[in-house]
Amino acid sequence: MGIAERREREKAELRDTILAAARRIFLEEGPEALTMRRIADAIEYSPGTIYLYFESREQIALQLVREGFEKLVAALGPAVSGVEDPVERIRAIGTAYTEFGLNDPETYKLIFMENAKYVYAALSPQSGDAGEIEAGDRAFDFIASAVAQAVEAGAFKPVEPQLAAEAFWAGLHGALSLHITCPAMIGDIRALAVLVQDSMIAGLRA
Amino acid sequence: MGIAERREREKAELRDTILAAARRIFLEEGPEALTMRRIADAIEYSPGTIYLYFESREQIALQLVREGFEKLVAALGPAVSGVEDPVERIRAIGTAYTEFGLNDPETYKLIFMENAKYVYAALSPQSGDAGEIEAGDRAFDFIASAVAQAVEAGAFKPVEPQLAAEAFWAGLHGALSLHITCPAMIGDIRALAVLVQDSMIAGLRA
DNA sequence: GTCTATAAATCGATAGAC
DNA sequence: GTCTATCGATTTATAGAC
Repeated sequence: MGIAERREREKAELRDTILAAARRIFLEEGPEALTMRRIADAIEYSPGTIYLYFESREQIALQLVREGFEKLVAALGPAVSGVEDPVERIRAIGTAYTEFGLNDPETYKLIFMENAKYVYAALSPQSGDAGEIEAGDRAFDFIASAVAQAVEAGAFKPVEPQLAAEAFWAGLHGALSLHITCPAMIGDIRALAVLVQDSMIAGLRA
Repeated sequence: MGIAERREREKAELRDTILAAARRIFLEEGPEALTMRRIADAIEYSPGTIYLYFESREQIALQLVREGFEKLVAALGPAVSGVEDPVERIRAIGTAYTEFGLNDPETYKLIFMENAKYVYAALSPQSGDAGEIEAGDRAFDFIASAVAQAVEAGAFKPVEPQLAAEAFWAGLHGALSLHITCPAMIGDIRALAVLVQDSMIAGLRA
């Protein structure tokens, strides 16, 4: 039955080609540029053909969001491996998070700053298979578990770990997102991220 | 010469009517809903008429941004009046900032989270009369001067005041913007904002 | 599976009548 | 000063030929 499989493979290939083009268009030209016609031009197929592989433009955008969260998880994973001290883990995660946002600002924008448009639509009440949330939770767990360890080890005051993790995340996200939307507002973004994270760590020390 | 003045007044009135409708549409239905036709329907004039009062849709959006920054300044001003202790001033500003974002999330979104589209276009290199930046600077000066005072008074470590002010701002903005784009990601937004600000203050204490 | 052609809608902005 | 009418371009999505 090799023929059916080849066909499957070829079908998956065009799907991937579509996604690759969509990714490139979004990252290079922004969210508004992501139109079916634009994608069709890029892959040299007709607009109608895309509808054989994706239900709608929304589904393509959603898939890009999923990929974005996976990229973030992939960037955070190596950062924590081998770092035992919980506070140093928090620092390592923070640095990796900031570098992810600086190295790939468009992906960062896609997953954390366009939510109202793409992600949130996918989180409609009944949608049970919101894959991007799962990866989002995994990313958040990196920081949440490190904070929990810091509290348990007595390195941090007895704060609520979930809330403290949100606070770290908010601080780093604030610095990154201000830098991304309007670089002129911020001086040295890396110095800012370091100060945010170091002052918060110092403030939470036991 | 009362006739010319009445005409001026009437002309200004329709201009205000247009802006009011634009404001309502943007705040209630989001940035994409702000179209000339949509405004025209709301004020019961034809689309063409709007062009007698505004050069383009962009100019209308820009005016809304200016108003937004003015609202923020107006919300921060009363918060600091009468608070002498610099650290308490920082706290008061932070609380007022957070409450502004929670009470008027759409305005907050307009001025700090849609920058790429509206504000930043107005900040083109040569544009000298970018009125919204001036109000933006005034808002930032509230926190920047309070931090500078805290450093001078010896309440804070000798950090760079500009950078530390950016850090406070980033922390609060991060909490607010995550809450606004995706409330599900955040538990208790007020508790989060308080923890962000208190832990940063604690970390910067001399 | 892919294309052409098109429907049906919406947009910003303008021309010209009144 | 306002309107009607429209240009010209855009969009998502679909129908039907091949």
